[in-house]
Amino acid sequence: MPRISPERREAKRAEIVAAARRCFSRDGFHQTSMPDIAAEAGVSAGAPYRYFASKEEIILAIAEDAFGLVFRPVERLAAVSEAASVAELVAASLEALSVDTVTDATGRSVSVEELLRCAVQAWSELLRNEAVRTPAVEGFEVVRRSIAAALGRGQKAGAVPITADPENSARVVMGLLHGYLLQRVAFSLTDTAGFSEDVTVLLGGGAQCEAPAR
Amino acid sequence: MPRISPERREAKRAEIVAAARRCFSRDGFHQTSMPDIAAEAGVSAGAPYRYFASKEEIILAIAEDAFGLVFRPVERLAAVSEAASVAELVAASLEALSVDTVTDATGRSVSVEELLRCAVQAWSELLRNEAVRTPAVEGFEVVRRSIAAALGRGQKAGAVPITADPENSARVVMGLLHGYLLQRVAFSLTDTAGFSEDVTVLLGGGAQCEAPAR
Amino acid sequence: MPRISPERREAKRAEIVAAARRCFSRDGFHQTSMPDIAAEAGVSAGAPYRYFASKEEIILAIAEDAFGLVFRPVERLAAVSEAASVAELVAASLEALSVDTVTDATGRSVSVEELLRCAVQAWSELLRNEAVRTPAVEGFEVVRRSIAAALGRGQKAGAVPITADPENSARVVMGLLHGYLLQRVAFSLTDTAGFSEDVTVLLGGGAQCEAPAR
Amino acid sequence: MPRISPERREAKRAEIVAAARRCFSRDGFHQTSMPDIAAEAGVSAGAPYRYFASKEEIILAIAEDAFGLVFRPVERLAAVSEAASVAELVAASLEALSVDTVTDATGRSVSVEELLRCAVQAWSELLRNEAVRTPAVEGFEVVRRSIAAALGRGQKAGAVPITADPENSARVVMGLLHGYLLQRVAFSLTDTAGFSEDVTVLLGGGAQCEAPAR
DNA sequence: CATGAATGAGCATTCATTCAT
DNA sequence: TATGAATGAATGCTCATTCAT
Repeated sequence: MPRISPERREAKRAEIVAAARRCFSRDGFHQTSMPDIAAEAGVSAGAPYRYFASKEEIILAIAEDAFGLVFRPVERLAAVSEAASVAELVAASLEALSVDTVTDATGRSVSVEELLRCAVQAWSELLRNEAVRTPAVEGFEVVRRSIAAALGRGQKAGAVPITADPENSARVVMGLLHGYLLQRVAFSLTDTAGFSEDVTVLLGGGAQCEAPAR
Repeated sequence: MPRISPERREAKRAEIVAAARRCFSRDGFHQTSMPDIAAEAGVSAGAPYRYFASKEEIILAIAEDAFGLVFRPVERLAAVSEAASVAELVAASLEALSVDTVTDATGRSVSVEELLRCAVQAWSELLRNEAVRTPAVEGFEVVRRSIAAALGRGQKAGAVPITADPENSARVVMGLLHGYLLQRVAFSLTDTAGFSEDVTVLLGGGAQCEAPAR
Repeated sequence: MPRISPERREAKRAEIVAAARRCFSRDGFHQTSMPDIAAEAGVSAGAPYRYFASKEEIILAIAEDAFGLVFRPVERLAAVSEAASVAELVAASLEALSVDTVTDATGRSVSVEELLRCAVQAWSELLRNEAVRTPAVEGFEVVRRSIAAALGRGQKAGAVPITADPENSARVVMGLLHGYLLQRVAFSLTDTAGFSEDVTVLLGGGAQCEAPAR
Repeated sequence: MPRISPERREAKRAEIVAAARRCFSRDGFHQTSMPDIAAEAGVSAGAPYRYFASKEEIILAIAEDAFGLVFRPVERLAAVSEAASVAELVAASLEALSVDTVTDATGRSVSVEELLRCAVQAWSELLRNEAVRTPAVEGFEVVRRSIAAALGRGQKAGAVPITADPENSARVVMGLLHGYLLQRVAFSLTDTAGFSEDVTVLLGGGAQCEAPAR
C-alpha cells in the first residue's frame, strides 16, 4: 500500500477516534486497552500507533473534542448575544447540547451522549495530567471571558443585575452548565427541558424585576 | 476473639483510607497501585486486604466519603430550613464546603481539598462501576428530594417563585453545587465567596422581587 | 529486463549498507530497526527488502565487511612477506588499520572507525549466529594459515625464533591484532603508534637476538 | 511469605543471575527475553523484578562479573609480581583463566566458558551503553596501571626491556589477553597451553636472550 | 519497481492478589 | 495476626516483514 490519500488517512484516524470514544464511553479511559480500541476499530493492534504516538494522545484528542463540545456553543452564543440575560445564555447553551449527535470538524457524526461521558472522565484526567489540563483550562478561560463580556453588555442593557460581577457570574453560568452535564450523564437527569425552564424561572425572574426597582 | 482491639482495627483501617485518599487525590484511582497505598500508609503490601477485599472496595469507601461530603450538608440544610430561598440554600451549601478540613465518623480530620478531588474522580467511576453508582445515585436522590421538599415549603412561604417546579429546581441547586466543585478543583476557582455572592445576586433577587407582585 | 540499471541498483544497495553501518555503529545491531536503516538511507521502509531478504542478511553483509577489513590486510602482508619477524607482521597489520577510511569493492569510501565498531559487535553475533560464524571462522582460518606460513618462512630465514610453533604464533599475532582493535574502539586506546612500537620492542627483541644467526 | 533471610534472598538472586548467564551465553543479551530468564530460573515472570529493576540491570551485573573475571586475576598478579617479565605476566594471566569454573563472591561455582561468552557480548554492549561502559573502562584502567607498575618494576630488575614504555606495554599485555579470550570463545582456540607457550617464546625469549646474547 | 500502510507476534514491565511463614 | 515474596495475567508499545497500490 503506497501513500494513502490525506482523505483516507483522515478517515481512518477518525475511525480510530470513534472506536476509542465508544470504548472510553463504555469502559472508561483506564479500563480500555489499546488492543480494545484496535479491535473496536477493526484494525490490528499496531495500527493506532500510526496515527497516535501513545494512548495518552488518544485520550487527549478525545478530551479536547469533549471540552470543545461543551465550550464551543457557549462561546459562540456569548459572542453573538447583544443583551442576553443570564437565563437566556444558560438556556441557549443547554439547548445547544439537547441533540443526539453533532458533526465534527471533518463532517462526521458524533454521539453527544458518548462525548459527554468522555467529558466527565476528562475532568478526572485533567486533575493530574498536564497535557489534558492545559488546553482544558485555557479553553475554559476563553469561554469564561466571553461570557463575562456578554454579561457586561447585558448589564448596560439592563438584562443583567447591575450588582452582579460579570467575572463571577460567568463562573455561575459555567457552573450551571457543568452541573447539568454531570446530572445528565451520571445522575439520571432526563427532563433536560424542565431543568432549563427552571433555570429560566429562577434566574430570569430575578434579572427582569430588578431593573425597575433600581 | 480478635487479637487486636476493635479500636486499633478501626484506627488502622482509617489510616489506610487516609493513605488511599492522599494517593488517589494526587495520582488518581487508576494510577495508584495497592502497593502505593500500603507504602503511603506505612503498612505491608498485604495489610490493606485485611480491611478491604479489593482495591475496588477502597475506591468505593472513598467515593462514598466524597459523595457524603457533598451531599450531607445540603441535605441537612434542606431538612432544617423553614422557608429557604434557592439562593439561601445554595449559599449555605457552598458555605459548608468552605473549610479546609472536616471530621469523619470516627472523629478524624479529613482534607476537603483531597476529598473533592476524589469526588470528581468518583463521577468518572460511577459511569461504569455499578458498586459506585448505586449508592451515589441513591444519595443524590435523597438530597434532591430533600431540596425539593424545602423548596416546596419555600414556595408556600413566598421565598421561592411559585412558577418553579421544586423537582427541577432541586436539580438546579445541585447543578450549581456540582459546577462550583468542579471549578474549584479543576478550573482554578479561587474566589469561592465571589461565586456564592453572585449566585445570591442572580437567584436571590428573583425570589425576593416576586413576593410583592403576588 | 531490470527497470533500473545494474549500476544504479548497486549504488542503492551500497547506500543502504552505508546507512546500516552508520546505524549499527551508533546504536548496535539490535537497537537498530529496519525502519531506522531505511530512514537513514532516505528510502522507504520496504526498499531494503529488495536488496536483502532480512535484517540478518544486512548484519551478515556488514559483518563480512568488518571481518574483511581486519583480515584482508594481514593476509596480504603474510602472503607477500619474505622473511617477516612476528613484530614486523603485527606492526604492518596495525599500520594498515591506521587510516580513517578504506575503499570498498565498489570504490566507495568507508569509515574505519564505524566498521571496527561493527566488527566488535560481529564478534558477539558470531557466537550464536551460524550464518555469521561460518564465514568469520573460515576467514580467520585462512588468515591464520597464511600467517603461519609466513612465520615458517621467517623461521627458515632466522627472523622468527626456531622454538616457536608457527600455528600457535599465528594465533598470537591475531590475538595482538584483535586485542588492539578492542582497545581502540572500546578502551580508549589513542596512542596507536605507541602500542605498535611496544609490540615491536617486546617481540622484536626476540627476533633481533636471532639476527646474529643470519 | 514473610521477609526471607538475607541468605535466601541472596541465593535466589544468584539463581536468577545464573539463569540469565546461561541464557545470555546461549542466546545473547538481546535474543534473551525476561520470560526466558524467569523460565530458566524456574520462577514466575515477575520474580526477577524483585531483584533487578530492569533487564539492563541484569545485563550490567553479568557484564561486571565478566569483566571482573578477566581483570581481577591480572590485577592480582601484577600487584604481587616482583620482577615479572611481560611473558610471565601474560602466561600467568592466561593460566588463571585455564579453569572450567571459578567461585563467585558468594561461593557459588560459575562456568568460565559461559562468562567469557558474556564478556564478548559485553564488549558490544559497552560501545553504546554508558552504564556498562563506565565500570568497564574504569576496571580496565585500574588493571592497566597495575600492569604498568609491575612492568616498571620489571625494568629495574632487568626482566623487561628498558626501551619499552610501561604504559604501552601494559596495553600490549591486555591486548594479548583479550585476543586470546576472543579466539577461545569465537575462533576455536583449543590449544590454550600452546598459545601461552608461544607467547612466552616470542616475548620471553626476546627479553631473556637480549641481555646475555649481546 | 517503489512505496509505506498494515499486520500481529513478541517484549519489558506492572500490579492486584495470594499465602507460606 | 502481619508480613512481603511470589505469582501470572495483562498492558502499552515495537518492529520485522508483507503486499496492495
